[in-house]
Amino acid sequence: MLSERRLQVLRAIVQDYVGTEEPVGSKALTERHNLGVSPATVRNDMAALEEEGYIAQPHTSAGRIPTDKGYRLFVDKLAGVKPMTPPERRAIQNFLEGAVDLDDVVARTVRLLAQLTRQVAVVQYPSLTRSTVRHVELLSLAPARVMLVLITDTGRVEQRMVDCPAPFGETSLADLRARLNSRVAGRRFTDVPKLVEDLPEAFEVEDRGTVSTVLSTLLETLVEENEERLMIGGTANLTRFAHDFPLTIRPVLEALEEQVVLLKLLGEAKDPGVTVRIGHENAHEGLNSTSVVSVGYGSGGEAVAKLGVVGPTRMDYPGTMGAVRAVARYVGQILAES
Amino acid sequence: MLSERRLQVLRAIVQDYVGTEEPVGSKALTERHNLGVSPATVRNDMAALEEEGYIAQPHTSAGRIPTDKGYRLFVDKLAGVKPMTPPERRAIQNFLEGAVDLDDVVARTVRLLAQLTRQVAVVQYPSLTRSTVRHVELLSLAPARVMLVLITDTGRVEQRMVDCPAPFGETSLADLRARLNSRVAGRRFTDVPKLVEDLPEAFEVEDRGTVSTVLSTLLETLVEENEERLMIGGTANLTRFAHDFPLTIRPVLEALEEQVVLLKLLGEAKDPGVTVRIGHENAHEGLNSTSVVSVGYGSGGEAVAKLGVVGPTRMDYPGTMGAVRAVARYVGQILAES
DNA sequence: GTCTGGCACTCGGACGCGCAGAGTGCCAGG
DNA sequence: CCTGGCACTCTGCGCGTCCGAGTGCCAGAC
Repeated sequence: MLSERRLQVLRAIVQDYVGTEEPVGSKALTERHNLGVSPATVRNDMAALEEEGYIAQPHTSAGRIPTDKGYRLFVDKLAGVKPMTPPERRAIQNFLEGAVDLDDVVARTVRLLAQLTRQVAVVQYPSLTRSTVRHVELLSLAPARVMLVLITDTGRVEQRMVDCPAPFGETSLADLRARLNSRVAGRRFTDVPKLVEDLPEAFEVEDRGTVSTVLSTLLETLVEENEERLMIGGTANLTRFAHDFPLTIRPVLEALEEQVVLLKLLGEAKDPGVTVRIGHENAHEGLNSTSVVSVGYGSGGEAVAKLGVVGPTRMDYPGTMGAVRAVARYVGQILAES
Repeated sequence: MLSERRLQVLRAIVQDYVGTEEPVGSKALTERHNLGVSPATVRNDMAALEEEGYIAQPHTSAGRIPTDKGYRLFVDKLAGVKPMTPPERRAIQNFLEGAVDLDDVVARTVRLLAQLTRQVAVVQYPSLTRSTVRHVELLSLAPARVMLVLITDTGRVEQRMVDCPAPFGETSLADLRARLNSRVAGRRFTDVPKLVEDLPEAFEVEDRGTVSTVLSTLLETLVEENEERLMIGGTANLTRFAHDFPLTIRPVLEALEEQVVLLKLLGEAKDPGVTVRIGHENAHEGLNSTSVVSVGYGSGGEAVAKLGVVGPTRMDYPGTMGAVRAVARYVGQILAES
């Protein structure tokens, strides 16, 4: 459709605009990139690109800026992912290795991503759905009160209080604890419900009510905790481009506080690799002038959660994608080790 | 020192400036407040107030705005705390009562504070130092690997992995668990160290190394977790006054991301009641044009953590103080109930 | 003494104007 | 199909002007 040269022109426009943050004209283009043609020719190409909706002019007789569609083409066809340099990789690894627990891993990841990309970083806590159970512990706090503690293979701990319908003896409790663990330890969360459904039958009638209560609390925990948590950082980077988006920064900050919105945002990206959502491709209105670069990460080969950055549509896509991908890879390693 | 009327003039200036966000002149003052004197007289008073450093002019022949010193006097002497209205109180209570666990209480508190004050809200998680131990649990994950789980009276759960110097049997583990709990359950964190110091002596020689390791991990957890966590929200409110602070919003956002800074900020306020730190009274440079209103809250009579808001020095102090105080009170109630 | 009205003065912000520069679209010619 | 040239159109900037709000000060009134 578009000739090779026109694609090159588009690429040059995107690169220059990202660099200078100013609309770019035909003359500047021929000077900074050796396209081998004159400004007039480039003007014709630009007119064609504008016709197709890849670029636009803020006003007559100004340079052109890429549209969302232009960025999309750039990301899909014109630019690769810029890999991190070895020193950068080493720095990432070193920084993440200092983490002491899961919270710390997530916190460090956020800081790292924000620093590397100079944008707002978002990291989702490893999801429970795809995790496995390491251990379930039951503690008797009072005759009819049990505390349920769930420990996952990613190091996450969840606890719930259970009020039992009837007093529950220590021996029954120990019995339940043992049976429960032998069935679910090492298993995936999604498999737990059917693994425990017949468990009450193994107990005396008077204990069955309590056992059922404990089990349903456990199942609730699995579901509830899928309202997954996340951590964000680097919001100060928003001010870097606030000078021309003074009105836009507010809705972005608001969107970032709505965890639900962010989770949906990350969740939408089904691609196994790095996903980029540009401008209006983001469902949420406040994020219509931002792009989201996200990727899944996980302790094994499988993704257990997502992380990414939010920035202006005018961002360095290759570099950002490289940073996001690299960080995800190393976080995965760290999680696998611990 | 300052005559009664001059204080009234200062009060009027602060109120008007907070309302209009514009420097206030003598004429406007006499019109909006019935001071019973003419603008000329007010001008003399303003000159005196400026002489004393309570107000300043942005430039010659503009109205006056309060200085930090002026706000200080206003807060200390001229304004009370504006109590919440009964409907507001009910709304606060209802909103907080829906919380399902500690994280949720803190999250809701942040949202609530941000909404009520229309400013940035900061809530510190209940501190462990003043909490008591509800239960300590030990789980054997491998022959020489133990998981330590600590449960506090505020519902917080901390876990640590312990690598033992020697294999540790289930019976020894149960023994340690029982002894440990009988000594520390219900006790304050600060008392734990001396309560367990002679515990290794009760065990066989070959287990003493492991017992010591477990205990020192427990003590570490107490100390480490005093690097307390906090949650912030309502940063979008910063943009409300960004139009005249476009350069100031960035350092504020940066400061808000530095949890250490915030913790120090909250920690400095020793006053048992609501504490207000105005402008340059805040040690951190990025917060020199903001005020911090904070107060301790706790489940009993005693404060276990702090919460507060960060906003422009030009804020509604009585209203903000009232909201902060009310929220702290109700959070305390909620924590006491759970 | 203290307050008041009057008056001259000083700024900052808004408005209008003109200019320069960058960039465009189009056209005729290679 | 590319190129150089040309007329056109914007925006941004600098400058001068004007207006109004607000001040400080002073002489007179209570």
